[in-house]
Amino acid sequence: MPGNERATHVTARTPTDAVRDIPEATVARLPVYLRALTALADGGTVSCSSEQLATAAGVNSAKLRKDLSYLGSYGTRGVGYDVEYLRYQIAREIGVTQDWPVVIVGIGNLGHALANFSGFRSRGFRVVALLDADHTLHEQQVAGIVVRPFDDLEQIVRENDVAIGVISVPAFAAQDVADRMVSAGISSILNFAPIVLTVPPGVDVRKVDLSIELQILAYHEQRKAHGEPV
Amino acid sequence: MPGNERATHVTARTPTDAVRDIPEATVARLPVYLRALTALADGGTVSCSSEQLATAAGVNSAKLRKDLSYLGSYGTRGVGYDVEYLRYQIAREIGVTQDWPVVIVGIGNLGHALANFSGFRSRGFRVVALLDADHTLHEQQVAGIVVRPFDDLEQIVRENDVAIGVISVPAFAAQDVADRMVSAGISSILNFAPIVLTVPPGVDVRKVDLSIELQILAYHEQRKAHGEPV
DNA sequence: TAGATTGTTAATCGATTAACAATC
DNA sequence: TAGATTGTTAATCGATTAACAATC
Repeated sequence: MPGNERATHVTARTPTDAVRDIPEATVARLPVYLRALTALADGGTVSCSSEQLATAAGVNSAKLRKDLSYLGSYGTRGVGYDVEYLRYQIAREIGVTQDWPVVIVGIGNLGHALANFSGFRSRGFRVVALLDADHTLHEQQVAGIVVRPFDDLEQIVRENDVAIGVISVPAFAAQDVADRMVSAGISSILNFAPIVLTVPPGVDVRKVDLSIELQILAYHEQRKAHGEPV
Repeated sequence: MPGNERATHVTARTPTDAVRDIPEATVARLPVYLRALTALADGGTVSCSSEQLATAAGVNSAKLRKDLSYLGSYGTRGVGYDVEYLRYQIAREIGVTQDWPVVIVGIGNLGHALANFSGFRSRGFRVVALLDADHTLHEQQVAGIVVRPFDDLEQIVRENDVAIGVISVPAFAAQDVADRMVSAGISSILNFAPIVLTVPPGVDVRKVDLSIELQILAYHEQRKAHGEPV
């Protein structure tokens, strides 16, 4: 973002900490590779070259090999990569081989869509609760899950060991929700509200902002109309 | 985020083309500045320093001033920026002072949420049509707009001069929708389907991918659990 | 062995940041 | 004039890419 210019990750490490440091740009592409490998595996492909995988992921092969080199040497020179083996190694590196309980706060149109989103479950993310401050929504079922009061947040985080929260409330309410999430123990937030959230160090925020994406497209579209198109 | 590692913009320019070239990372932040300026203006602030604006936008002031310098000199040394004037200059640069007709294809849960999204209208984006291949949805109204058959795409694009399309169909249908959009004359696509789209040169695609955002958060969350948190 | 393809190096490119001269 | 703050420079940092030695 760019793209990622999206989130700040200030994570100090002790000198003895042996965890490899993977560049942020690479981290953002690993899920893309994972998806491409899953598609290849589903299509019956057992082995692939960096060129094949790069094409499927929409990047060039030099970048792909450089990215994979941060994880280790999981390929075979002259041969390529075992699809299933590489898929597992990337999944393990990202952390999606484990279960990630998630809460969604704000069950409006977007919250509905998120709750019904099938990509959650298939990637190790499990929606443990849907919360909304509007009591007229409580007891209603969305995607098979009962909507509960926002005030249940702390209890739910504690009981389910929730680390990731999704914010889909209106902009004016988002900072309050973030504050409550952080004090409840959540340390990763996916924010759909069009506002800059302030969080303490150690808490990661990523934002998804429809309006910004459209404006970036508009900027380039405007240029096409004036300058010479490609 | 990153960045904005998200979209590729291959736009060749002739040497005589006087259009300033703004770095992609800067383009991605202009909408954030625009929003911050609108918030300041709404709060009654008439003038602000780069430090103030940077804080509101969640960046540091050096970056902000560098970004603004690509647009021109719209501040006053020793004084700061006129909020309304700078707001207008950025809006003009992005292109949101003009009207952008948009079509949304795929009126499921997400399409519903997008159609109802208030940030569209307020930023110069006007939803001219909601399309879906499922005929049981046709004639239904969503956000006050009647859902029409996907086959009406070409006619709608032609009649409304649509340049921007939003794809919120399932992954398996997304490439077909993109192909139809491109051949109908759309040259900017915002894609919510979890798939890598292939488009001809000159067409911009930006993707919004919930599953990838969550996986990036999971990666960092996993690290916090092992290494030393900040 | 010959052909293929990885993993790594080094060059290039673009983005960020601090510092400060320009100037209100 | 003195203080404040922009716009720009230059250094640094991180990401991308091409090329190729390593090696299957």
